Amino acid sequence: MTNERRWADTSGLPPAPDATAKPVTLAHVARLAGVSENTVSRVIRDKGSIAPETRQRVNAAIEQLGYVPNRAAGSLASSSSLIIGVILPSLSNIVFPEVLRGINAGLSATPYRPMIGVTDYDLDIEHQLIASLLAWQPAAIITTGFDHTVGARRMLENSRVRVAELMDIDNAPIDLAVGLSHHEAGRAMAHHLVQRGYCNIAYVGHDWTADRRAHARYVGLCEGLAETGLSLVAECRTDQASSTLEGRKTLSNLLSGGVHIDAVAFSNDDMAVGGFMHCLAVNIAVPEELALIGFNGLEIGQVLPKPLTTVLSNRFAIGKTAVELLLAGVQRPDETVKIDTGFSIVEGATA
Amino acid sequence: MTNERRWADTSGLPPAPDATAKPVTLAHVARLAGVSENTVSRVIRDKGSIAPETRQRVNAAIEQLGYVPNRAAGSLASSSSLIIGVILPSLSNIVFPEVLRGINAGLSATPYRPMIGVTDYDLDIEHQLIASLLAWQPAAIITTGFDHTVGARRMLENSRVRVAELMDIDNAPIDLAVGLSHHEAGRAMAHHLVQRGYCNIAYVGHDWTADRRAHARYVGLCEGLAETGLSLVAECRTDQASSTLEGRKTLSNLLSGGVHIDAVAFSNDDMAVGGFMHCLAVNIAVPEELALIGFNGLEIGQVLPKPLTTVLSNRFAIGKTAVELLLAGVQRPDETVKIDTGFSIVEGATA
DNA sequence: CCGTGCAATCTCAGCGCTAACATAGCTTTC
DNA sequence: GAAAGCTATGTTAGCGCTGAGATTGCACGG
Repeated sequence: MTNERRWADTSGLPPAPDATAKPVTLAHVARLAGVSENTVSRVIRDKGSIAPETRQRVNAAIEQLGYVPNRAAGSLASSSSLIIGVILPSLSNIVFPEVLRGINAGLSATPYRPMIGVTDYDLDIEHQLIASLLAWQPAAIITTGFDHTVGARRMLENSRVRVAELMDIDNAPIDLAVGLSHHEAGRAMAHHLVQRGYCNIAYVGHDWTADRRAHARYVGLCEGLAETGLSLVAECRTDQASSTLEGRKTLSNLLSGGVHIDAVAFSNDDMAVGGFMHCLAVNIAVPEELALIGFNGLEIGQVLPKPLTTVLSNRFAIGKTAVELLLAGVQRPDETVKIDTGFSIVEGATA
Repeated sequence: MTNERRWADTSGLPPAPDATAKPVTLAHVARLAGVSENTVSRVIRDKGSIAPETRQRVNAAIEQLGYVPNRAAGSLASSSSLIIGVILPSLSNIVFPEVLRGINAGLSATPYRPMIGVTDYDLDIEHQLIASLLAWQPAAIITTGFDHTVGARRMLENSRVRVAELMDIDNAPIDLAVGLSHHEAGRAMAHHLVQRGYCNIAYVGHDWTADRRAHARYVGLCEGLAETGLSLVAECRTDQASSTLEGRKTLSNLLSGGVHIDAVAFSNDDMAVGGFMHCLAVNIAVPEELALIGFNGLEIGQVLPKPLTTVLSNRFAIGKTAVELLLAGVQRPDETVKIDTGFSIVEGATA
């Protein structure tokens, strides 16, 4: 059963002859094909058994009339829609457009469409968005992380739509989680630095209240260091969201502390790139005087005069995998599933 | 009439007590409030006149039951939905997520939700997406540019949904265009370079067949130079999509031509950043030996050791403005409208 | 004191589709 | 060869909401 067959594209190129006049409905197609509406519906949805000859006649009629099914009617009748609700924390950070790109890629050969909402990292907004998306009776809701308001969690649990929680797999999902262990990623950063011979390691971070995953990496980092008998020699955290500017300022802050530091682990690449710029500005040799490691594997880090050493998170794969698994089963399975899309150290030139 | 009132949020925080049992419908609310369904509907949509006392009673019932309207039913009955179809050429290029961010910002206080599709710069895919989005009877369709297949254009014209064509205003829109004159932007680049004293100006570009706006800027650039009695001394264009890598390669190509060049105008910032990297690699002093100018004003350009001189396109504003204008009038106005969101030269350190 | 106009509400017929069941004509099975 | 089990189709009753057109009651002018 190929995608081509499953999602037979009924809205093909021959366009509706005149959409103003009277929208073409199933009834028109049925009349022209000489069958009942229901049969047309079954042909379109590829459901039940249909005589090849009938199918062909119906498809011809669809084509001839340029019929485009009314999704609202379909949704109402079946109390479920071909909508995938997608809730993202932000669109400013390139990470989430990439997840969205993955989601879109997974959806593009299907009749499902993503309907999106952006929370700005606010759980109350997420709650409202969930309510508002649920009003469309979507096939699935995709959101990020495991933090939700009590009400939001209940709405998701009670509704029988499928739910994917992306980015993270360090907790118990409602239905499906796709992402990576940020705790493990943090540990890996520690081990990478230690292996490279750095032992005066510091941390530069951004606001954790919104970004729980950054915190998980921090914890993993500390744990990884502890495993080799080390611990952070210094750390500095801004209470702002991450950005190159904050990274630059926060590193500057950290270094003014006077502690001897030979490597800095950043909460993410934006911060690390900012840190790199600070080094450039005050003439600190990277990595000879100070090594830097980021997290995410953004393009921007790889475009620096020295490519940033970082940890690649597979954002595109997270989105795509989530969609594929969600569409594989319409029913929510009995047990929750976690999918690890992994991460990998990008050996740049800064650590 | 504030937004608060207009889009009275009926899906507030008190969540549906138990979404599994039996979804709460208008009828339930109506019974509890002791009015007809239609009155509840009118309260929710703030339509027609309602006695203050009734309104209050209905709102209380809505709250008590945690009623969330079924959008599919509403769409079917009114043959129009609270969906805004958004068609973007790409999500890889940060430019379009920023437009989407603007769209989302304009929509966030309304009950409208964006439903998205990505064309990968393919007009046939755009055509299919338009058909597929039109199946939802959206309130509006937002797409980019003026290039559409004949069929797509007809579908948009015939449907009475509002249509916004973003990014460009150099052509006649179907309904509404929001963007900037890429032709003028190209001219401005020329004048900027000339004013700075450069007179051996070359062009480095990417594929025009998908990106018509890059071509418009090129034409404007040439025209701008002509106005000062100059013309391009060299040019080099890749047949690939724009990227830092292509920018780097193409500049290298250009310079191997042997022509004396003192400034290069790039088709966009991605290409320009790549060019900058080439200069760094082969030790060309920027801007002393070679000046560089890009287009878009991306963050990445501003993070370079020397901030890139470029032309800022107001992507966020384009998206936000488009949505605001679309929602201002549900009916398509008699005459088409073009909104110029303008551009501005970012005086970096590279030209 | 009756007609007129308006505010506030109700009634009712769908919107276009799908689920569930019914049916008709076959082919098996024993 | 009758019961049972297909396959291919038709019939019917909504899904939950909104639009259009009643209908009611009340304030007001003449």
